[in-house]
Amino acid sequence: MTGKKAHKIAAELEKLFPVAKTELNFQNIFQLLVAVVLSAQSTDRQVNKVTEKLFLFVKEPRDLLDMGEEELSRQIRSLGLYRNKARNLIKIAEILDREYHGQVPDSFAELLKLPGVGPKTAEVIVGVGFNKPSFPVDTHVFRVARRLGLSKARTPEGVSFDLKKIFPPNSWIDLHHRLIFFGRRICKAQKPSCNICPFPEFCQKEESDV
DNA sequence: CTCCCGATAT
DNA sequence: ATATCAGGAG
Repeated sequence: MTGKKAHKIAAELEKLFPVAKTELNFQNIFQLLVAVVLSAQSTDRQVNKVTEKLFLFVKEPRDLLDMGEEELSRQIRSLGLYRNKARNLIKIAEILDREYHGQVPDSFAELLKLPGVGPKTAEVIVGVGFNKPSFPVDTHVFRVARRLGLSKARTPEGVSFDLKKIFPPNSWIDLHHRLIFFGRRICKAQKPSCNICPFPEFCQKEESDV
């Protein structure tokens, strides 16, 4: 029961971005969790630059505890918000080590309890890490979904709810990645490339960018 | 709502 | 100089 508009958006995005996967580098789900926490208000490229070195030593929660908050804080300083991120990641490592046998939980509710893990990060772990239906809404998805008139919700959670109603669950995570690519390369926050946009007829930019 | 915060683009 | 970047907590 996918609508005509939704179908066109999904089809065009698939043509534009055939490969729908995260650009964050990681070797296991714990590293994915670390990378996503680090990615707040930073770019994937900056995060990968940091984790290239960090993940040589950090493969599981214990490794982060061995490293300590101060050294972690130094290694991630270039990302910004580094004090909060370091403190939260150490707490996460303690909780996972003590209460989850060092494993990352696969449920949205359990993930949400972790410090520094909100709705967007929890959805990414569930969807990308555990391959379960989820529709994370970050700054790009939020902006693009509203500009395309797919949602008028005022919060990322509201936009996620609307997108889940519009698209079938088996398409959510790929669409999530493609909407991010579309937001980064074409429907940018500043100076969007409207000349190459496949969806001019759907654009709600003036109405949505309040 | 403000704060956290460095790197990059405009 | 200002806006933005795979947000979340108080």
